[in-house]
Amino acid sequence: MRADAQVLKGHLDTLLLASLENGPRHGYAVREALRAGGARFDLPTGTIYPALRRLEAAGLVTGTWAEADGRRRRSYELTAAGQRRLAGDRAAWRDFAAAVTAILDPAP
Amino acid sequence: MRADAQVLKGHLDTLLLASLENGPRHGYAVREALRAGGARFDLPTGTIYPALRRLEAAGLVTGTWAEADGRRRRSYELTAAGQRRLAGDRAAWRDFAAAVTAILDPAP
DNA sequence: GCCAGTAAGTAGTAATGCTACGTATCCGGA
DNA sequence: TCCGGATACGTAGCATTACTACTTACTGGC
Repeated sequence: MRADAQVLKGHLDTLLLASLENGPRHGYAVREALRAGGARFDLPTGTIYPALRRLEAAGLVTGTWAEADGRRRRSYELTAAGQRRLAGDRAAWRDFAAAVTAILDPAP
Repeated sequence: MRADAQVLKGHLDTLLLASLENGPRHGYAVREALRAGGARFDLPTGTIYPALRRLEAAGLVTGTWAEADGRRRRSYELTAAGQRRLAGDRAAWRDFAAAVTAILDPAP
């Protein structure tokens, strides 16, 4: 999926939180996870790193520095607030998607 | 649906084009159409009117003034370009929705 | 030595929906 | 008769946020 236009607006945070749901990941790994899988969101690093920092500032994730092969990584983990947010976002997404689909493909 | 945050970003144009698909409508009617129906997008007029003008400037719709009951209305109609755009947006939405859902509700 | 891959970031920009107004007409109720 | 609500259109300014383009740094293969 091309990161075409700003269709992602408001949904990026949800995607990031979801990628952190099954345990901590560092930014690059989150990016790879979104790039692979059925989704194929090819997001530039200039999108993903600031977004993770934003989530951290909002208290939804916590980041910790780690060293591996002389390479520093910042590993992010969901906080309790992040998990609650993700649950809410998930429900909101379902509503939103259903609403848009209702307008785009109206039931006869 | 509350117009909460900017979840709508990048999708508003698509919704507007879709509401104009079954014949011309004026701004207020488009707003009512989105407010009713299964969707319930409650959009402020400060969102809808500028957006319609933007679509007009982009050549996706054409607007014409009309008079009814001493009330002036600007009726918008899809152009050929608008119809093409709507078709593309519709496909893009399906892809996008499927991609987000794949991340949020991963198949086991 | 150089390039690709891994890893993290920043500065600045552009797009765009929202808030808060302002204008005007028509109609029903107090 | 006056007022509020519905109808109808709009603008100015703001805030959010993803993207572009760039920088830094280490490792391994050609």
